[in-house]
Amino acid sequence: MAAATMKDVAERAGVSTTTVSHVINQTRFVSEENRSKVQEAMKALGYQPNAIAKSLRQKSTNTIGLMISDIANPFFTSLIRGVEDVANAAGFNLILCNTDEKPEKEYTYLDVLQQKQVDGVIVAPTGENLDYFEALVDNGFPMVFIDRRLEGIACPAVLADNENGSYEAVSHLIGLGHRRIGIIVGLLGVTSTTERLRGYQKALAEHGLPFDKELVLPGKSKVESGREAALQLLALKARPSAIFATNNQMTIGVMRALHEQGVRCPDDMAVVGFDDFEWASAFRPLLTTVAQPVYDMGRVAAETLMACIRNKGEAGDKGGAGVTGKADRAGAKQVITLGCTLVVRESCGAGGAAAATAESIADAGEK
Amino acid sequence: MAAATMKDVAERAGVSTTTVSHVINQTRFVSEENRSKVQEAMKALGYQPNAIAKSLRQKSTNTIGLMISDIANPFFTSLIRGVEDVANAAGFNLILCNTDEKPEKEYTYLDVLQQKQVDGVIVAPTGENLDYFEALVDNGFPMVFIDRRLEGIACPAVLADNENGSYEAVSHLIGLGHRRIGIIVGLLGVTSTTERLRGYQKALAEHGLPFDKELVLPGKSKVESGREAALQLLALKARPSAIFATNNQMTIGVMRALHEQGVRCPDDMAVVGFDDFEWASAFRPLLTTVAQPVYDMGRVAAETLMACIRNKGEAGDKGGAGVTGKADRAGAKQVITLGCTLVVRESCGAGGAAAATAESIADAGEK
DNA sequence: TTGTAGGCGTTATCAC
DNA sequence: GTGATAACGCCTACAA
Repeated sequence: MAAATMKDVAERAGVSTTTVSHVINQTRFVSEENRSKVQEAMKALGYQPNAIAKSLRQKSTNTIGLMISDIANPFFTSLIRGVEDVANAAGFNLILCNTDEKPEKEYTYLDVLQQKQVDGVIVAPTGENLDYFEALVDNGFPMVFIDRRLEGIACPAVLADNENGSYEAVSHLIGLGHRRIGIIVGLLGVTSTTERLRGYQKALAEHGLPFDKELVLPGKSKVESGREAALQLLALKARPSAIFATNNQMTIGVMRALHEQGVRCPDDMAVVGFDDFEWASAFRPLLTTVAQPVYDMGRVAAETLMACIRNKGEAGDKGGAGVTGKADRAGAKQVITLGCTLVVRESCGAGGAAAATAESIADAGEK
Repeated sequence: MAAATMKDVAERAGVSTTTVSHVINQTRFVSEENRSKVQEAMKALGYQPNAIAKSLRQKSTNTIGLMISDIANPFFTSLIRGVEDVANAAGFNLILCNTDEKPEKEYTYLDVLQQKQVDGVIVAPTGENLDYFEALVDNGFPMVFIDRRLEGIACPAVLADNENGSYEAVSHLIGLGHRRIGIIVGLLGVTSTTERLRGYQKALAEHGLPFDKELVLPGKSKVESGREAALQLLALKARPSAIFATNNQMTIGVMRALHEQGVRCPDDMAVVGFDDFEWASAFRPLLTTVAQPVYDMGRVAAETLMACIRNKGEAGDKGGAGVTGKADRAGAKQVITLGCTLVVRESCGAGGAAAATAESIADAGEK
């Protein structure tokens, strides 16, 4: 009992497949009589339209790809949720891809997604495969970067305001009297890492504090690397009085290290983390964090992508709109930055109540 | 510059599309000369096979659907990762669907996935839509339940050993001297909830403790409902000395409630949670939890589904294997249960070192 | 108001 | 060893 096709429905209803198609898509008038006959036939046969055949014909799949490093990182979950909610509302589905920060996996997935004819892609790029991305953009393939971007690629990007978030966090620590602040940075070569480090430097400079290389430790954005980096900071002769961990995983690593070494937080060591979580407000020490607007980042990225896809469709209909094409590409350079929020809790010690929130969802801004 | 097709490649290489197809799929011998001509042409044109056309012809998309309640729940992230790793290794992609525990969303997604001709589906069912699921199974559509199952539907299910995990947790508390143990249960009507409650009752019964309805609070598997339930338990005249929260979100809610009420854990109240997390070992109180083998659950579910899909393909080839069909359906009743691990930390007080781990990944067992 | 027929890009069946 | 050619299930001119 192979699945019923439009032909089956047409036969049973005594009309042509054309009519059936028009009933389904409401794309031209069909007499009341025929329409109900078709609907009955569909019900009787349990007819489900074949989206694959439709896609082949229409050259659009109503499916988008989402490429992130690792879904197991809680940072991405709300983000994905934001993407999915918007996509779903627009009738699109999501194909999920984990790159694990590996350029080869990224490359392969890009290939697969192309072959599966997805209508567009949202990517947190690894930093490599520049040529591939460039080629896609040049071909007018709808794509949006998220969380990070690739320098020199004219493609919309939805980012957190990493520099400012970092700046606020460090300024907060300085305001509490900290003078030696260790920072554990994430994967090198990725824009978010660079920006967070820049915010740290800016805060120091603005308050006339020296930049000490000894206090900047490289992490790999993983729990264990955060732990190791924290241990190194603790081993310093001139130990810092505060640690700024620039992602959630590394923050966990830092807390483990403190725990192992019997260093109390905030009494002996202040800590600020990047990324906020539900548990941060339920367990001790209550963590001060830079909260990224993750859900919104996903939402906005998806909305942007939907817009790109729609534009492309229209451009295609209108035929040789070469100028429109260029305009699109110019507009595509947009970088949308969403503000972070410093959530002050007790892990830095001092007055946890005076919430120095820096709530400021920045408007979309061209760069 | 529309994407190059096989026809373009064939023309450029001076061969037929048949030959091109065979070169790509290595499905019959092609002379060295022609093969290299084809490969050159493909490279020159940047040819990417169109998977949609292929799918239409072959009636298989190498895509599976994954329907869970909410990707933003950290419980699911490792699970998804397990599914994706296996699927990807087998050349399959994943379409992600959030049902939010809403039967209507579940229904709609099932429709969409059918239409997109996915080769199979992994579902954490809401508990409704029984008829739909039954029809799918009867049609031989490859499907695997995960986390929960639907009674009476002959479909493989990959579950955690909820009852035993719960039993171990409660026994542990009893062993520490607790006599009144509150339990906050999750969504009603879902098998995992029932099983966890059963484990609680079993532990009480085995130790000769009374079952007091007052101590069983309904939660809705969300943070806030966990908080409210905990507040109710705290307000009881005969306050329990321990709380067992039967999922991760509700555990967070419980900790918040304790915090608000100034109740210290473990000193004034012992807590055990279901689901383990990285942060559970880094923040205070270090939480005692029942760890589910989430990654493995995803992995095994995906492997099971891949097997179903393969079987179906073979059955189809062999033609009218009516008997095989029945055998498959009988085998499909398999329930695979993976053991949970009690991770003892300090949140119950007492000797945190004596790790009463109940590590026991149960073998696949027919039910 | 409805129907006919061609084609989307592949693969599978023949035949040479 | 290789190539025509007919599907796969749907949409959409074009025709009536």
